[in-house]
Amino acid sequence: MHNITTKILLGDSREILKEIDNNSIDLIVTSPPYADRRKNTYGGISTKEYVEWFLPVSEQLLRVLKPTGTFILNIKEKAENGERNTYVLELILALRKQGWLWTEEFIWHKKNSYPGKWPNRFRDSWERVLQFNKTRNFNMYQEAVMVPVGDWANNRLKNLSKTDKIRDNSKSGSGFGKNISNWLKRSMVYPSNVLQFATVCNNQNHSAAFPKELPEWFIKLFTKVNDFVLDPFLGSGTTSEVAQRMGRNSIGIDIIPEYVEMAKKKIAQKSYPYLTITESLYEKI
Amino acid sequence: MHNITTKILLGDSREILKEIDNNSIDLIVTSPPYADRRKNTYGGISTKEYVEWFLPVSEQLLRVLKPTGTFILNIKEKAENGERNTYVLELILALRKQGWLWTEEFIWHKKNSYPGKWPNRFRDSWERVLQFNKTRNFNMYQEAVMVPVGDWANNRLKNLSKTDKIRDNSKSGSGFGKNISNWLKRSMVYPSNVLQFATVCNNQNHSAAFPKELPEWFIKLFTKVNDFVLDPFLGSGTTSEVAQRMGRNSIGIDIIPEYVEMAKKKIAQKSYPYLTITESLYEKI
DNA sequence: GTTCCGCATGAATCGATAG
DNA sequence: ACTATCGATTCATGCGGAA
Repeated sequence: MHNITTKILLGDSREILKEIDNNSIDLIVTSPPYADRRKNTYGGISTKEYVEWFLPVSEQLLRVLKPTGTFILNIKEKAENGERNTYVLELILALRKQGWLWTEEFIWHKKNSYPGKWPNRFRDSWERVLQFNKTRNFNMYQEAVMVPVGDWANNRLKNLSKTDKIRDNSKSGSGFGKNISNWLKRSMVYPSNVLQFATVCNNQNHSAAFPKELPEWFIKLFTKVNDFVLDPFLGSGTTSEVAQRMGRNSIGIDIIPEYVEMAKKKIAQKSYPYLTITESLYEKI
Repeated sequence: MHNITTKILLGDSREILKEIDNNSIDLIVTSPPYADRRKNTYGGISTKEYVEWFLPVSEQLLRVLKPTGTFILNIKEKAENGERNTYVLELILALRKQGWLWTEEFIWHKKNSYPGKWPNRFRDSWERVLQFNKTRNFNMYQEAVMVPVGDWANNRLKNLSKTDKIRDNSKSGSGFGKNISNWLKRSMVYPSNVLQFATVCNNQNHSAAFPKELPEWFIKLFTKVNDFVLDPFLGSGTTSEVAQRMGRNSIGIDIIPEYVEMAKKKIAQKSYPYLTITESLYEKI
């Protein structure tokens, strides 16, 4: 039986984060209000002031994160007057200057994204999921997110050519050799950096920034049971709910009282801890 | 019978491009040598000097492109010493400063990339396909890349409810509404900005940058028959080959004699022009 | 119980028109 | 000329009630 805590705090992250100890968090996973979005609730930070607004928060995040920890940031720029805004690019550059390592950019491909087509553009059906780290020696539990081998194996591995069966160093000089036949015996393979989750379509509940699968995937990948997860822009509480269910300690912060109430209700309902099907599957491996 | 030309030129794009007329190209689609890649062939431009190296080329591209034309740039930063390099982000900002509009970022999802991983990252299975324009009034032939509607339509549209027949505004106050009955006769719908093309097999002795489907898709979307396509980093000649097959005039430039020879052979083999199945379908619309 | 089917909903953007 | 408001456009998903 795990003994975890799930804290939900009301207030401005720039202040509340100061109460958290140095080097105490294993994973930060969050989706802050995007520039000029969520005007009704968060007031809508303009693209011009966005980086300036975000840096004091990320400064605290850098302090509270363990050297082995990871910061996952889900964000997207908007298109306006025919152009994509560059504030997210500028944010990445500013975060590096602040001391973060920009380790990876995952793509969240939203299969059921908002409809809409315009004379000069199609639907924007993806978002950036940026990974930042404090050091190069961060914890990563890759086995935890392995996926069943799919069509790739069925089609590709049926007929292995001679060159496929020996170690086949690519001629193009990538230096990455593959030994295809090793994959034959496996039923699970590692995923790539393109993630396909559906967006949340809440008919009754309040809308959430990201689907449960998103924090779940990163919590699996970057933490173990009893680790500490932080979401400084909790919203309706998805991260806290998932962390609790997965037996991780967590702290969630939001500035909107209604959201904090909603999040508290969510975590109170659950008889923690129990693990998801995929999680328990992993534990058996 | 179309009467198109397909030019393959040997030399440095920074020089050769000067021979092309102002405002004469409808589409530039290219995959330049990535920083520190293809060292054996292109000499490997370092990440530090990449932007500086690229800007004289893009200055010429800006000159030769028609005001209604589009510049498609397939590029991806590499991971270096555990970090993603920021030179592509800096290039986007520099191109805007040069006068380009950053219109869109498509994601090329390489679904069939080999499984593989490193201790601290997974397989990188996507690339950026950046769209730049000279003006906001560029040509876009969206019907040319429509895709079949999803299965849901069969069930969904069988019986229309009362709200389906009228405009139904979203409750969230976003102003977003829908009128389902508009979709009744729809068999084809518009795609999103996430593209899924297979990767090319590198079993030839050159580093093929992108599969035929990539230039084909953008040539369909941004040009008509008899328009002018340009690839200033032609490589093995994929863009020229596809443009010729689709009845577009084209100019391809590369600095490597072997590549130019290879490209010339490719375009000589073809009895031009003939159109792809999808292309001829579009022409009937 | 299990499958089927109706239905509500969502981090949107552009062009035209009005102030 | 510049800003504000309004109308048009569009798909996939999960829930819950019906069959």
